[in-house]
Amino acid sequence: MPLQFYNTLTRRKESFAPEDPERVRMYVCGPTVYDFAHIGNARPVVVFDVLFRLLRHVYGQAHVTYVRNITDVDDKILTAADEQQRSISDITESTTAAFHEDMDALGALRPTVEPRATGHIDQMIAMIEDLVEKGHAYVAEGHVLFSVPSMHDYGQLSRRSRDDLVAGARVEVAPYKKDPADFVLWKPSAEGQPGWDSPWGRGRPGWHIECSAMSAEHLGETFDIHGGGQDLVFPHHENELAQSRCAHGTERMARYWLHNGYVVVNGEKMSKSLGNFLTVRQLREEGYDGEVIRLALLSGHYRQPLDINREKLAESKSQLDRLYGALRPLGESLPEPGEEGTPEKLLDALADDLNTPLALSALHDLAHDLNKASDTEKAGCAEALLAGARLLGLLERPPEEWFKGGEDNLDVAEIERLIAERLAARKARDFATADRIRDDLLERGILLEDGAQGTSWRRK
RNA sequence: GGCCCGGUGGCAGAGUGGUUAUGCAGAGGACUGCAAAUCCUUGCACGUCGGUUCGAUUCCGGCCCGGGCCUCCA
Repeated sequence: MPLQFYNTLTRRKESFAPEDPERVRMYVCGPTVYDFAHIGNARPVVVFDVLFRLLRHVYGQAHVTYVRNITDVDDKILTAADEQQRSISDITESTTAAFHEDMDALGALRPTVEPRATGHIDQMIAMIEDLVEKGHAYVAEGHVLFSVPSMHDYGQLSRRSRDDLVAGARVEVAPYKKDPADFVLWKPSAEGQPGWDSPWGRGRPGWHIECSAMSAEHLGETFDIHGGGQDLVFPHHENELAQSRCAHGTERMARYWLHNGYVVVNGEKMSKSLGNFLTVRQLREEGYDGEVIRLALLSGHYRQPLDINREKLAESKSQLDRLYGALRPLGESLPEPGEEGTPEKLLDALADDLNTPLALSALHDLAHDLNKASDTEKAGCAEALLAGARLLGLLERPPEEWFKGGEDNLDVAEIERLIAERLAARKARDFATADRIRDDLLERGILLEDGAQGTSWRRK
């Protein structure tokens, strides 16, 4: 089954072929750990999680290496530490833990390798030395800068020439730059700032070099897929690519560059600086299940802008109710989906540039089939539904848990006692009492459903 | 100024040179003591003006509108 993805480098959809099908390699830019992840940050995590699952399905679990870094050295972390009067390690460690919790809640698999910037300072220094030796970087006032004019085809990815950059009004030219487009590889650290000894004095790395160093360390000089949010195309990925190619003397850094679109709020990009963001943590605390957030994030195509709001989350919740509802009648006898059972329609949708909305519609079709299926057909239908959902990272818990899980002031024994009471009333044809019990429960968030096998309940 | 995305029914959101997306919401029906869930039926679309074509929501061009990037960003 051929995979094809839209490649930012060529601005075309291209069929995907890994350099080595035994070892498919993907790098995705991870979080800078200074604050909770907002849903804009969560989008690439979920999108590339689906890609990871798809690649593992196609090439085999053992043949895909997914690297996603943790940026734990950055000036924003310094600022946060100052503001909150906390140590840097305290901030990076607690933020990393919170990130893991939140992304686990979204059903994202952990990457194969999750390298930290602070663990790769030596590799960064070595790479910078290499760039200086090769004439692609120079030292000035304790800084090391990448020389943009030293690279003839700089700007390939973002389609921006060095001249465009220099013409741009927002380029701030530090006095030590030889060329306005040059960017920092290493900068000096003041007393009290984190720093590492280097040939250029005590300092810390610039923003882009860490990804170049970590991807080379864990994936090699060239690899298959490099992913991230659209806002990383320039300058981050452009500069990463420049560093890596110049240091290694390669034609390509990654062969396929994939970028997800923004999460927007009322049509505007969600961002820290605009202050219009919702954190995953916040939504979870409001009672939105991580799976609901995940489905919402997959409800649009990954390259399109996606508006996430409470209406969309409510709709995602009802979609999940429907999907889990189709599985519910199978009770304990849910089949264990195998790799072969993955429905073709869903696989085709994902294979075509990760068309998750189309894949979700396939899921709904399967749920519909399951709802209509005879008892003998049910197992097969359920298996297909579960196998498809697994590829999207959905429907991974027992349906009863989906419907009955959650916290509130009613315990299960109490609910079941009231249901028994109502059953007795119904048997006595005392429908007034029966309906009163049902209404009372509904007011407390418990919805009763009378089926052929008796009454079942769920939390709304 | 340069570069780049979008505009689909009440809402969300795929897709296609001719024919059902899908989900939510709406209408009617089946089932039910009544509901809920489910099933059946059903209405409602492609910003605008041109061009190409037997035929354009789809391809091309202009225009209008919205958004993004141009060294904080996922």
